[in-house]
Amino acid sequence: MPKFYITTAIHYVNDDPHIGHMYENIVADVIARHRRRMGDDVRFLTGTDEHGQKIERAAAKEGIRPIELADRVVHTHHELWKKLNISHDDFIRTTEGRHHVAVLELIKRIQERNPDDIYLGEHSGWYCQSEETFIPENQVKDAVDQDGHKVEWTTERNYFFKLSRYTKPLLEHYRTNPGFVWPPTRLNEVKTFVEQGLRDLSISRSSVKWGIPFPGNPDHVIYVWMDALTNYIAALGFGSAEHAQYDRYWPADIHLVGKDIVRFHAVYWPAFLMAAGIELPKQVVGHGWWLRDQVKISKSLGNVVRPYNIIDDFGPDALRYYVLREMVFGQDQDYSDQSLLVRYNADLANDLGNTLSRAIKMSAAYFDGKTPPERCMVNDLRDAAERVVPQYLRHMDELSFQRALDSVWELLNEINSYIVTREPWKRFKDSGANGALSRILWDTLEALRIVWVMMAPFMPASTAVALQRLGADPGRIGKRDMSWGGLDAGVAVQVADPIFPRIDAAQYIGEPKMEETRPETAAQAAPAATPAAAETPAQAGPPIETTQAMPPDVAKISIDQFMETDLRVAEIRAAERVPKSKKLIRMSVFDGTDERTIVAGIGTKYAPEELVGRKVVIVANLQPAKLMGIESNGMVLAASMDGEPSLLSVDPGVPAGTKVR
RNA sequence: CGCGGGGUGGAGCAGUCUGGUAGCUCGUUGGGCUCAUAACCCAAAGGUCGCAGGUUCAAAUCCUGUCCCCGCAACCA
Repeated sequence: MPKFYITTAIHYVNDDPHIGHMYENIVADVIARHRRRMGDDVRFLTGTDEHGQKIERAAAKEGIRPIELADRVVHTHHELWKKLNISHDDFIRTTEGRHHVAVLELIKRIQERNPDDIYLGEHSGWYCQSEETFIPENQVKDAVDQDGHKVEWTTERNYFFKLSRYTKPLLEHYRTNPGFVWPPTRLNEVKTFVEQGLRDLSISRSSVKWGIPFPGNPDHVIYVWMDALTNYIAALGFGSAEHAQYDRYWPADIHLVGKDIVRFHAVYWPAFLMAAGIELPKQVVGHGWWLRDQVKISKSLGNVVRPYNIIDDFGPDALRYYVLREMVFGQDQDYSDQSLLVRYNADLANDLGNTLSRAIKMSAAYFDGKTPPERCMVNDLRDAAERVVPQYLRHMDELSFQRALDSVWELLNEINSYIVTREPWKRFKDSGANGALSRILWDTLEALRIVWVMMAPFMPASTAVALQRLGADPGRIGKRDMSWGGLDAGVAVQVADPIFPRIDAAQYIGEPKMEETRPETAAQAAPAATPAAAETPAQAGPPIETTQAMPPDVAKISIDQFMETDLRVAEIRAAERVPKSKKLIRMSVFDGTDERTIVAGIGTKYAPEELVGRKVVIVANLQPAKLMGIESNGMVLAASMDGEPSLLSVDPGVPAGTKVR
């Protein structure tokens, strides 16, 4: 029996799971379920990344230990995966003993095999906080790297991995294994990145405590990638006495990750493994991101997005279906309630669910609550099924889920068409439950059975129900169950309420629920959180709602506190747009004594020309800040209406420098 | 020249790698059916595939140039 090992990225525990995490795990689950029923010996791993400074800080803020914070967030992950029917075989946390063992073993093997590959060094360079890595000099400009992240010139004394040594071997690997990264465009990106030359990678930190102590130097903890990536082998027992699973399942067949961290999986990880003399994973698959409604979110428009209610409102299968049907795998996709509802009603309620209902009700009504007594082995539906199933399987193999589902719907449409053309209701009226009617309805049910077998990886729960109702065995969803003839004649069917009751779109969208007062939350649904992606300030635990919780009542301040703010009238002497910025305007203002530079984000509303000569109110004693590299000394006050600024102005007669209070 | 994605019938999207009748879903219009979740079936209307050049017997697809959108990042100090 062939083995199949699939992993998701481990999710960083600074946040509860969002639609990006969900998507990744759903996709992995669909693949895993499909491989299982095709006969593979599947191992499906997901988990959490729990180390690092952000967790350390977030926990400290709450006055709890990092592990307590992690425990809490991990709990919500477990809950969600359970709700979504994610069928992972294992869940690894980087704080577990088995993970530590594996990380240490990996380092040990590298040290034994390539003693020079890990060295203690002092390193100065452009360090990118959010990427947690040094950035090659040729990629840094104005203290900003290619991805626009801020970088700082930093000197550090810590352990390094000689990544630079693996430039050629990696390129060679990409050349001989063009399928190593999917989709191909991502491979190109990775290649380009490597071709620019690789810098050695810092793999330890002395400033952080929350991590795995570096072997032989407990002042350091192992940092990020050397730690996190190892989870994929740690979960299999790598480095422990019980390594049977490692022997069985490694190398991984698919590392499923967000497109943003493909690079780390396709560069760092294989380099580590090469250094340690371990076989490389077969494929890194990068999926796209879910974006937010392109339409502006607004209560009055009634288009509030509520991904977290979907499961409750529609059931897990509807969400699973939606994300796989709507997204071209590998690309970005916009999420919206509208499209979800359309999909739900048009595809699930009207087609998939309704067809099941009508077929079962007829069969039950005409044949005494059972599947028809006479089967039929030569007919149009069988032809259709035999045309569609191979297509479907091919698409599944190519990870083209959207097309695979299209194929299923092709058969579904054939079924509806078949029913209408044969008019079973008329036949029953005319000549009763005869052999012809039996065959027609049996065909219909049998084709539906195959439809549902194809749906099994996508909608495991609904498939079980549907097969049951059809009088088929819910457990029989394997490859051979996709061939014609699997449904017994004369077995009981179940007439029941619709699997996917229609939902009134206007009503659903028009009636936001209480817990939906978290307008922007889902907006952050983009990438799966992983070490690299975890850039948002760590928010401790409670659900995502807290991120967006209503602002607390602004605390009252004393008059003295207010007086600390030096507000003055100032005259704008010159103004110009900051090149390449969207809304920044750089102004030279006269505050009564000096001219100073102030940069303000008012360019969407005001043209520089109309600003010159205006008297405005400024905060004069604000700490300087750099905006797009320009130092801004102060702040121009403006009312803000949905981001549209409206400058505060005073009567023209008021001289610059006048105090405002 | 920051990184990336995209411009295809009214809307949302496939198709572009591997040139050869432009496809899907929703919507619209007309008809059919009444078993089914006001669901289903059939048919029709609707596109110079952003623009301009080029390669080719043939271009949505390849090449060059160009315009425009969006996301990320850098900015509402």
